[in-house]
Amino acid sequence: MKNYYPILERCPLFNGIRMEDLSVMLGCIGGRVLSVSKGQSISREGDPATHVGMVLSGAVRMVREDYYGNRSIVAHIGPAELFGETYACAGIAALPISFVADADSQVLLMDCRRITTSCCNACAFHSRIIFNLLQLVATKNLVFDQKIQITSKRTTREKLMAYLLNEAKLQGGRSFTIPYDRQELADYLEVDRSGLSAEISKLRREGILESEKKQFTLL
Amino acid sequence: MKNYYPILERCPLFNGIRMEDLSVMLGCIGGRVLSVSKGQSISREGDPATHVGMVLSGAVRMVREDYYGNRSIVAHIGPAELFGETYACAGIAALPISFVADADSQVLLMDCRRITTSCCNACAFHSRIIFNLLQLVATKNLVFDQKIQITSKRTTREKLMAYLLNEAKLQGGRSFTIPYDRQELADYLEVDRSGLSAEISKLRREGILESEKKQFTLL
DNA sequence: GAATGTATGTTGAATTTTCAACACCGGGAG
DNA sequence: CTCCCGGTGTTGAAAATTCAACATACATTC
Repeated sequence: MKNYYPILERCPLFNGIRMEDLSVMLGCIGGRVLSVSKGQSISREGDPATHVGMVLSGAVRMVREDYYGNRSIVAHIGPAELFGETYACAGIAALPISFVADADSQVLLMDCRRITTSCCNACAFHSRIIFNLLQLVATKNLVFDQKIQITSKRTTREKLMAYLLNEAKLQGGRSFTIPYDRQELADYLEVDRSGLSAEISKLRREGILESEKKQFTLL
Repeated sequence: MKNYYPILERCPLFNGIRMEDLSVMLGCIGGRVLSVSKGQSISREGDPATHVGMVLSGAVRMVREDYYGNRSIVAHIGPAELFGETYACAGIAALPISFVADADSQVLLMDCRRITTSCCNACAFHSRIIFNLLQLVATKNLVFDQKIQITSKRTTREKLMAYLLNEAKLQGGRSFTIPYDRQELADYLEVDRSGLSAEISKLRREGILESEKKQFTLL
């Protein structure tokens, strides 16, 4: 177990937890390590959603199957990242997706109910874990909300401006750097890359902004 | 305080809490009632995001202001509904929006930190509240995720089909009823109403579905 | 320095969406 | 019954997006 500490330390779920408290705490919340080989599933659609998982080594993919049986990969979860926390915390009866090992992996499975219910000895770190979990789920919420806010605009120009104005606000100035290249920004805004490039050029010609690669200035 | 119990009882945050435990518990989590008159703000953009609010009477609106100072109403929060929980739980320094009374109102403000940190006497209902809060935030997450999943499709037809297939899956059958009229569905899918109507007709002509108002059957 | 690859910008045609306007239907009010 | 109204379907023109293809710039590699 000890050899996973460097990974556990990197996971925000354990922020503020001293490593020396980890083993006690893992017992407290029912943590157990599972080894899975590539292609094997950790949980399948329809399984009860009771566990929060964390990738210790390898990788896990989140797979969704639609009405007609078309499979698609929803997310790729790497070391120190959590999976299944939304479903477990939402208290839904059955998982709407599956988690499949993307490589030979080891994952830490924790019982969500035992995280949210204080243990009898009311350990200090326990309430910290709850706080961290809540913070993680709420932060994801903010990220989603922001994306919806932006992509619900109807035109490329509106989406782009909503994104840039928000970025300006966040970074506190008219000049700022975005973390995406053109293709990634197009993917985020759910628009066509070439159309996006064209729109940026147009805004530049109209004197609304200046830009150079990932650097933007609103005028 | 007692006269608010019927409202409190309706809020999912207090699911599984006995009413007779409420007053102890509210003390435990630092609950206090605030009366605000119409137009007065409860929290302003930039304020620390430390409180979870609940509307006891009246209504509250969530207001966002963009870079250029354009104000827009993001959400309307009615009795027994929560507000600010996402921001407080995400642990962000400052609110990105404001909460303004939409009518003369009374709201219950609770200290988020005192919810997430177990009180010294480790009361049973306290852990239930945490569980409920986590569940609320996570559920909102699922709702957002589903909406993104659907609206990230590029065409009206794809969005519509993604929505209907998901609805079919959720309701467990090819026949189901949707909770939206045409305009509302268009708003949810972020498309034009008339275009949506046209697309539904087309799918019907192509023999892909049957529909009658809010009743749909996939073939 | 030439070859290669990647990121970005540009363009025009095909497709799709939006917008405005109107027709139709059924229910409720008077 | 008739009138009115909200919800829905239809249509055609205008606007915007997507798509494919190519141009350009720059960095890397050999």
